[in-house]
Amino acid sequence: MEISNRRIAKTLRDVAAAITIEKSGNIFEIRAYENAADSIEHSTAEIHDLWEEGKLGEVPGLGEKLQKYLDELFTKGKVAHFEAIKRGIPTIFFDLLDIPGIGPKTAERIAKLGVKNIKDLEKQIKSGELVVRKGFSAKVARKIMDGINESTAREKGRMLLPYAFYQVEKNLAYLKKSKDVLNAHSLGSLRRMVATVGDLDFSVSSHEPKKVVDHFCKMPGVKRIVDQGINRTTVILKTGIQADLLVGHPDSYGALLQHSTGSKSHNIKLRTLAIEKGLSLSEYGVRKTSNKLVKTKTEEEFYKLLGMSVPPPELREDTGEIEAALEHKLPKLVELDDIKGDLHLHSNFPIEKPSHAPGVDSIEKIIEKAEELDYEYVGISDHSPSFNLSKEKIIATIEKRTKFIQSIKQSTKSIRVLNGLEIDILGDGKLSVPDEALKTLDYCIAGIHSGHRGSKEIITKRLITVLENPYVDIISHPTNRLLNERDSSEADWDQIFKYAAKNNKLLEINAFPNRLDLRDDLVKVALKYGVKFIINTDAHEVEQMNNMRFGISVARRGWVEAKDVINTWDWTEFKNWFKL
DNA sequence: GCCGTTTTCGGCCCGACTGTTTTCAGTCG
Repeated sequence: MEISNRRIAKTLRDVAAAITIEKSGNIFEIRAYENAADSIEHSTAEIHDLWEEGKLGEVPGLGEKLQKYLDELFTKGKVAHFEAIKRGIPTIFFDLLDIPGIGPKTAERIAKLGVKNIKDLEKQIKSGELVVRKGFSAKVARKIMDGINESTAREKGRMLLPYAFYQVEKNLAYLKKSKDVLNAHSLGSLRRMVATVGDLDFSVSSHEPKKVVDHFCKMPGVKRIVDQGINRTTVILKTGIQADLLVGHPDSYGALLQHSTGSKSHNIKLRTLAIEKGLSLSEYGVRKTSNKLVKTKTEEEFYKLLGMSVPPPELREDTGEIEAALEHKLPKLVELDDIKGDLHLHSNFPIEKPSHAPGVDSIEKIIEKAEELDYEYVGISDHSPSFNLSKEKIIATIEKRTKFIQSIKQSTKSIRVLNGLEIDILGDGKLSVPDEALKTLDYCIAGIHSGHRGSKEIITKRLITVLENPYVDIISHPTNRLLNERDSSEADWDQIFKYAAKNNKLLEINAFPNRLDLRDDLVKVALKYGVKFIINTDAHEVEQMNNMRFGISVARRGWVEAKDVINTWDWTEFKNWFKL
């Protein structure tokens, strides 16, 4: 039985809450459940997949016992130990925990008042019954009502990273309009470039924190102020998104940047490490045993006090970056400036019965955009004709296109133009285009566009079979996930990575906003096998070629260096790889 | 319940805001 990470985390949080009100366990046992829930919720890998592969032990916070419980959860659908703890507690208690502002204690109190469900609770607050007849504080009731409204808005899921970027740019521009704002940043998961973003986090450096907080609260688009302190505030935007602001003194701004960037697990590990060195870390700086606070203007100063290099934000997930930073052995991650070309681009070239939607812009316009981006090479990879077209027609269509691109190649001097196609991988792992046509291409991208929900064995077989085709150079968006819409296909990734590395096949890191696929966690695994990557935008209009930065961020989160990414290579090396 | 170049036992990150608590509990990031 397959269960989402979110669902598993909720299950563990419910247990933690149940232990809390029953006073049977100690605070640290409760915290262990919560830590495990955090860890699972923030994992980019599916916990169910890791369990299948026997890798549960790699998840921080999952010890011997919790691993055993999850094993029971996945095989039987429930855990006897959990059921025993939760026995006798009404369902409403667990539903209430999902409302922001309500924890175990408040939930217990409300449950004891005989409230049946959330709808009933809303009714009782609106009618005043909860406050007047049951002696509940009016302010708390108001807070709960706000929480209920926001928890329904939150159901929609997390924002895609690029969308969050545009939101945040507007907010930062607004913040910087104030003369009291010396500097402003967006931090949290956005700075770590996680594929989806929950809340928006801002930090400001200022001598006038109170004024900055007031300024932020008056920002257009703020629907409600959740709380407002001297140097921090939390608001809800009209879009339902929560935005947090922390204001720090310029002298300790480095500590604030570090603190708000997280991740939580990175910070906890760092603070535990600091304790061993007799130091205590916070957003204000580094406190020594003498109780003297050392303020840090920059993140470099902050990490230096711990004897570490500064881990790039994308790595701060407590997955080995702290150890590497202590040994000053951090990778030199790939950067946007390293990119010299884009090979997955869809034009409006007319193809008879294309298998999927074509692009909107001409090949000429794509080349123009590639020049503007200062690329050395650019590849056009339209969708192939539908497989139900006759073999002759498919060959004829592709030959016609090849001839057209040849003529463009000859008239274009400023940049190398490559002739490619993105071809569907059929159910049996064969391609929808015959070899006679494939050999006229400079390169071939193969991608699964149907039957994503096939079994692990079938998907693996399809991918391995297509990799055996000598004409195939690249697998596009390998897991086929669509963020907030469709989970990754299941496959034996270790087997696929091993094969790709051995046979010089490239795996694509697709930069399209709702794909970001190959996923960061699998990129890291593939890298260990020596797989080479290509980062492509899959643009269907030229403006989308600007999404390259989001593909870069996936690679960086996967610890990838420029040498591992083919389209950072200069033309000579690049051409040799593709045997052009 | 987790975790380990000083530990397999004895620790477990740090700080802020709200409410009605006159010194702190509950919740959150």
